Amino acid sequence: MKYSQATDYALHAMLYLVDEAPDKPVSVQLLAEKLGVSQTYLSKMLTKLVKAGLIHSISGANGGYRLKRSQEDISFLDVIQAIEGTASLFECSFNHRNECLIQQVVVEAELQMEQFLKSKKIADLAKQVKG
Amino acid sequence: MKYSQATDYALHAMLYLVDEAPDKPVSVQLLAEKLGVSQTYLSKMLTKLVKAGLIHSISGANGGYRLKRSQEDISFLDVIQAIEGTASLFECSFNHRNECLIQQVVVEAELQMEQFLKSKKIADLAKQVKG
DNA sequence: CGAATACAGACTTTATTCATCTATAATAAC
DNA sequence: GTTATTATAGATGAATAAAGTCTGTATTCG
Repeated sequence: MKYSQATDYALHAMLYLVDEAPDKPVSVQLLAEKLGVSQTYLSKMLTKLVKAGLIHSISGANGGYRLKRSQEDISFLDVIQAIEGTASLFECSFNHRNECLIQQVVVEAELQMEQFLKSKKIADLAKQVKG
Repeated sequence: MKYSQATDYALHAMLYLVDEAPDKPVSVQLLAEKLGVSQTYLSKMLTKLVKAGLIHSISGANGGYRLKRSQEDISFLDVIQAIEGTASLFECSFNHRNECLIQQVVVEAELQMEQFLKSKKIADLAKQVKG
């Protein structure tokens, strides 16, 4: 089990936006260059981030991607779930009478992780980079 | 990102062993029947559990799988890592100067989950089933 | 208009998961 | 010691998902 590389790209792209370009839009071209990733592939992730409401896109010349106002509140969990989806990482495939006790434990464990990822904001890291 | 079905099978197999047959060995055939899974596939997972030191295997007639002595101490994490491996679920693919701050956060989050899974023992569930 | 940008969908390639089959090794029962 | 019963190992195949490319369309600035 592993997070997809897409999540890795998305997190780094977000950190770049928060860190170096919080106001003016950045094109996929530039972002892809900075990260050393292909434009077309990166754009898929950015589109997901737009749909998740984390960033804003501007079409046309001088367009690109810009953070939403609420930058300070964007958490790791927001970015990860935008890319990976929100489905539980464990799904019991058996037919128990009631709920599966095993699943309950694993899901609760997952919540521990999510709670932590929710408390960590991308902006915190940006500060750390600069400081 | 999802845990493999193999993990699901392994956890249920372990619960069965703890719950209904803590002393005498159970064959793959019976286990597979109980779980409604193919023998050959299930046996791969059981072999992994053996190599991880969680259960004991006995060849030959009337053989099968039996729990190790330390049954009370077998945690969810033990079983999951026996199947999924112990690699981190996030691996930054970029070349930073030092460590990747993003990776540090995600790995720390993962530790939160693992700590929880380590504290939950299979035997606790067995009690819950019976009680 | 024309260039620069994002967006969407089809498509390909590669990797992983899921599963089966076959053969080998170990051991208990007879 | 032979036979039946069990686990183990490895090769193989099918299905699914991840990673990445290509092409075309829509939007907007100059």
